[in-house]
Amino acid sequence: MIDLSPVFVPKAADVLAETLREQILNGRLGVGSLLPNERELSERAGLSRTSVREALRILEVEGLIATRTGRNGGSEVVRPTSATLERSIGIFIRGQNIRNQSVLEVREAIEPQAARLAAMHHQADDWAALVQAHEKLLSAGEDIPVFLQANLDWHVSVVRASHNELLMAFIAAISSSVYAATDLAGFNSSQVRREVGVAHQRVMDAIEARNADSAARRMGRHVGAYVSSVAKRDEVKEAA
Amino acid sequence: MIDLSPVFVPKAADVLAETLREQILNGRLGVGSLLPNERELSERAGLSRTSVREALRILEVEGLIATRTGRNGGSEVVRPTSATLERSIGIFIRGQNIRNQSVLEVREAIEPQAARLAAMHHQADDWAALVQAHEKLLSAGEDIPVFLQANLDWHVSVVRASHNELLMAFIAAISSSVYAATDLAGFNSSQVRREVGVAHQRVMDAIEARNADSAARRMGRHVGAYVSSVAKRDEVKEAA
DNA sequence: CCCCTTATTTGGTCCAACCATTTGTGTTTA
DNA sequence: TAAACACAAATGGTTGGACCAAATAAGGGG
Repeated sequence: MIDLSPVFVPKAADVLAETLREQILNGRLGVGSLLPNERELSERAGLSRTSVREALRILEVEGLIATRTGRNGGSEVVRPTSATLERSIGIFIRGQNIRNQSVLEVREAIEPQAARLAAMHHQADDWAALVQAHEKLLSAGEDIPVFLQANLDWHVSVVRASHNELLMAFIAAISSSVYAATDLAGFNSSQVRREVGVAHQRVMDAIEARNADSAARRMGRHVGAYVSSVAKRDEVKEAA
Repeated sequence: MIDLSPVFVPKAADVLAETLREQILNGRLGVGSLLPNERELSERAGLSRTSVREALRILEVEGLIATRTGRNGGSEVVRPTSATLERSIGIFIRGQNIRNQSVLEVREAIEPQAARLAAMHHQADDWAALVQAHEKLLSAGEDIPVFLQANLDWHVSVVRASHNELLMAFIAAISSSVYAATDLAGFNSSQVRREVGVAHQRVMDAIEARNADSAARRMGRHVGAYVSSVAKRDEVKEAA
């Protein structure tokens, strides 16, 4: 008996999608270019319009094309955005029932590195965004939602200042999951909120001084403190 | 004039896909359950079979269902795997022309955290896998491909030992990109290969001793050394 | 010149038929 | 009786053609 693992039988749409995908990722079909309309694609590929449409739908889900109806409509090649990635990661997290603790551990890995890179690479406008988010957070007072939004903005600003698109996408993707699971009660104490402000200030000092190691260390402590406080609360909750 | 941003008009297939997706992620449709066949779905949803099929194709791309033909075939609910995520991340990296440096920076963020968690959570079988990969690497001799494979296995084993599924998926996703860009020439020197072995040993000692901080620090130095050596080589290459 | 109507182009949807694959089932045969 | 075979049934895969809906260009009237 010959060794033969179960063959994958690609469907017509899969093959066409693969062809188009490769040309898009190769740059043969640049961002902004219009694919031929469905009827022409159908003719050129020797497939029914139905199959062509399935292929286009695949590429659309993958974030490689965007389709508009109407005259001058059609399928335009677009750059996959972090929103697409966010979707996939969200589905993965929900589908695999990833524990919130695991998501926080990833955050604990990413944010210090982001702070390090921000210290190394931040530009004037990055710094301005950071300062703005910081001031909003400080002036939030008792308004918890505003505080939380400013907090999120600040963290995102740090990652953005790192100028690392992949880190940015990862944080964007998991921050919605993190936000969905954020226990607002944890920030009810003004003492806690003040501590957050102080920690942010320390991180910003290091970033401004372009001290990469210090920025990473301080951010690590800040995020770590949050994660362990969440872990502690969860333990209490489980015990109850 | 009222303020009205361009409305998103969902297509029939989008709506159906959304409905099914939500039921799958909610757990109403558990992993392993079979969806009704296409003709029945078509009837129940009041849509044509074409639209139903588009919806199913969307879910398939998202990794939520798997479809088989033939009698007793149909669409089965499956758990989204890291392979699906790997696909998305790969498309994102290629589509956005993410620099290799950025990918390495993400690795630099993730692996120390993985080592930390591995020190905290590793089990007997995790340790065995680590030891096996390590021994394979040490005995690779002059066989560079074997060395590289063992190296990759070792790093994956560390992440696996962290028992963090999201970290695992991220590493799996970016390691194929990293591997595709690995400059094999960098490992031609037996000196370099010996150093890698020593670094791995040091990380493993920390993991075995369940010293989380030390494991993270040592892994950080190991990955950091690699990243900066790559950066240096790229500089040279650019200057040339 | 501006606005309204109309025609055209393009994707969206539907239907009905048929093909391909897999598997259950019954029949034949060694 | 048991294995091999042939056929039937169920299910997704594919096709062609028709028509609907939306966007926009083109033309015509004020």
